[in-house]
Amino acid sequence: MTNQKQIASGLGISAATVSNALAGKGRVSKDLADRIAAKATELGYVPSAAGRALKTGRSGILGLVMPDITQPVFPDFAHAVEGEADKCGLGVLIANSRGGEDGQASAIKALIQRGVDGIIVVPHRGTSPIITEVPSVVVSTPSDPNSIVSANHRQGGRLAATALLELGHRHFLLIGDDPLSPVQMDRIDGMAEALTGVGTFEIMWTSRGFPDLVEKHGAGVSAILTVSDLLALRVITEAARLGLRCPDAISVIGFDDLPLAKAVRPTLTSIVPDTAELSRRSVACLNAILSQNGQDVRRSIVDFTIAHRESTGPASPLNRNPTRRKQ
Amino acid sequence: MTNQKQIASGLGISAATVSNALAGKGRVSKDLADRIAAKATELGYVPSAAGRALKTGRSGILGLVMPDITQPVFPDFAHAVEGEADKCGLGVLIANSRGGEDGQASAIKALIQRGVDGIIVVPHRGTSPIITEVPSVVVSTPSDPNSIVSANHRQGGRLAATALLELGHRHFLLIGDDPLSPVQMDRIDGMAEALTGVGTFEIMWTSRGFPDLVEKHGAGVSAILTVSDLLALRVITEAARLGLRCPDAISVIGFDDLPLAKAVRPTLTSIVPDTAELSRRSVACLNAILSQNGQDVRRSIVDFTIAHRESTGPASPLNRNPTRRKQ
DNA sequence: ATTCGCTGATTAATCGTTTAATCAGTATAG
DNA sequence: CTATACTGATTAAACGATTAATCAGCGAAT
Repeated sequence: MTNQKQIASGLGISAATVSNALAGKGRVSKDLADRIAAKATELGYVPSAAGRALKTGRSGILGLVMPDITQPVFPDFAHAVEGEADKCGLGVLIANSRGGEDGQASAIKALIQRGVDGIIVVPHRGTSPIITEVPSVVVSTPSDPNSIVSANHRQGGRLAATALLELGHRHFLLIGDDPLSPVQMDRIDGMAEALTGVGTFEIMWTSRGFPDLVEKHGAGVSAILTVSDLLALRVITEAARLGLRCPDAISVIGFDDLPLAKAVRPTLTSIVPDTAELSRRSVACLNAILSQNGQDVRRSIVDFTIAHRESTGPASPLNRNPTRRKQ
Repeated sequence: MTNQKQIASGLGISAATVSNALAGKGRVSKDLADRIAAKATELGYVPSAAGRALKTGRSGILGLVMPDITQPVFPDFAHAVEGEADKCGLGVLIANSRGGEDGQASAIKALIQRGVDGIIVVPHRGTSPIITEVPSVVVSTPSDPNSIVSANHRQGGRLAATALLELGHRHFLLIGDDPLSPVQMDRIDGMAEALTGVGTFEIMWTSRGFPDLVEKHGAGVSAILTVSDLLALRVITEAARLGLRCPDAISVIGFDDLPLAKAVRPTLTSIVPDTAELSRRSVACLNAILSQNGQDVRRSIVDFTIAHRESTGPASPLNRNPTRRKQ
């Protein structure tokens, strides 16, 4: 590996001048700077990250802690974070907080030991880690007071509900996997909030068994809101099996806009997270803390949008007669 | 940040002894070593990665280059690599080779500039990058001569085909998205290889339009092999729409065993990649090159397995009469 | 009694970069 | 003609850890 000293001796100058020329700092004549640059490329010079980090105290690397990169959405977020970091000249070191809270803590510790300049952490299941060693940005839900950048799950839930209300639906089934998940709970809450007083609804959790779709449909349910695309997929295909046509008999809406939403027939209407924006703000926030005073770290909340597809349609006239009706 | 010198002065000893004690090298009395360890934890000492890297020439970090972490399978691989690397005390720096071959090259360059000790690269679309600056392991298909660790896509294709042959099917439809993808081509080739002489089959690519399932079924096709779970999902749901019951009328098999395979009804039989083994060998191989002589870098090929689920079933007696029959 | 061997510690150099301080010229102004 | 300002470069210290070389002390062997 070639270093600055070798470039310097090759040109009969001092190493400091090489450093200054390459960094564009200090005072170096245009002519010499050009010759240094030429020599550097000639020798295939690659600056030593370690040497620079040691002197400057900055590694140019930020850590990303996530519960499980395997789960949907997380890969997209990781990808987007990497892209944003790259724009800022930063690298991304990934760490999985395998198995709960202590795994999360050790993942954070490992990143700090590796010398990251800051950490972006998507906390595990309702935990809210506080990192003192390096600047950090917590990406969670608005209900977490420590969360700096939040995905507005409640708003996403409201969005799903209002979309179906506008299609004329009045009797709903809300399905989640696990009531212990804060994210799912927020989404369900948002749905319920938008529906209250305008339509009737029931909340069910698959952890206590899968709903009888035929029975629910018979009872007047014309739309099903789920907390995830995977769950929506299950509903759609289960319904098809039972002879309930989607969206004719029932409308179904998912969450997260996974690739499967476009692959399934009917294609799945889904609530889509703005991972690009989430990552942008996370990195920007961390970068602001790192590069300058970094006092203006305001919390921000990112809304979901909706992708209308085939799985949602207008309510049939039969179902339009609600128990209670919005004026 | 506390450093070794501070620990040393706090105990009235030299910094070298602190380094030796903490590393367990050199000669340090048991008693003093304990006191040093105590002082280190007391002061919350975290060794400087930069300082160590500068002296040793090793960062303890390896780079992972992938075409698109958003695509299925890649996140699992990244996750598994991170886990394996962690076991070896290594960190993982991710880099996306956005947009083709030059993006890949610049991603590799960026990793090298960050001082990674080695690189694991999943090459972009049929490319086969050669990295000279640091040790590297290429994870690709067996058909790539540069590939060190390979996923046996042909074998996976054969596995899918034989599974359906064993269920009595003889007339097949093979569906891919894109004939330009080496991975998809390998999978299709494997299927065709296992089917040749034993059953009849037709290969179709959705880039030239989606097949008419009713027509194919009418022509005797009882089983459909796809190159991905997303495609299989499309087939299953399209079939359901057209009144073709799965697996009664047609059996469908997917590839990659995505989460959706368990969510869809009927659940999807899928060819599952052994990402754990792939990552294990990749990291082990790189680690071998790094830690020792590293001469025994043998190429290795990892087989797929199959997850039998509801989307595949025995061929109906009607379809058991083949054009050509084995034996 | 001198040497040898061993233990337990220290000294000092080194890794590659950055940067404040310094310095030799040269041009400009008073 | 000298004080001043500025340019373009050099010197040297520093970052924090590692490690080969060295050294002091002590018990045992020659």
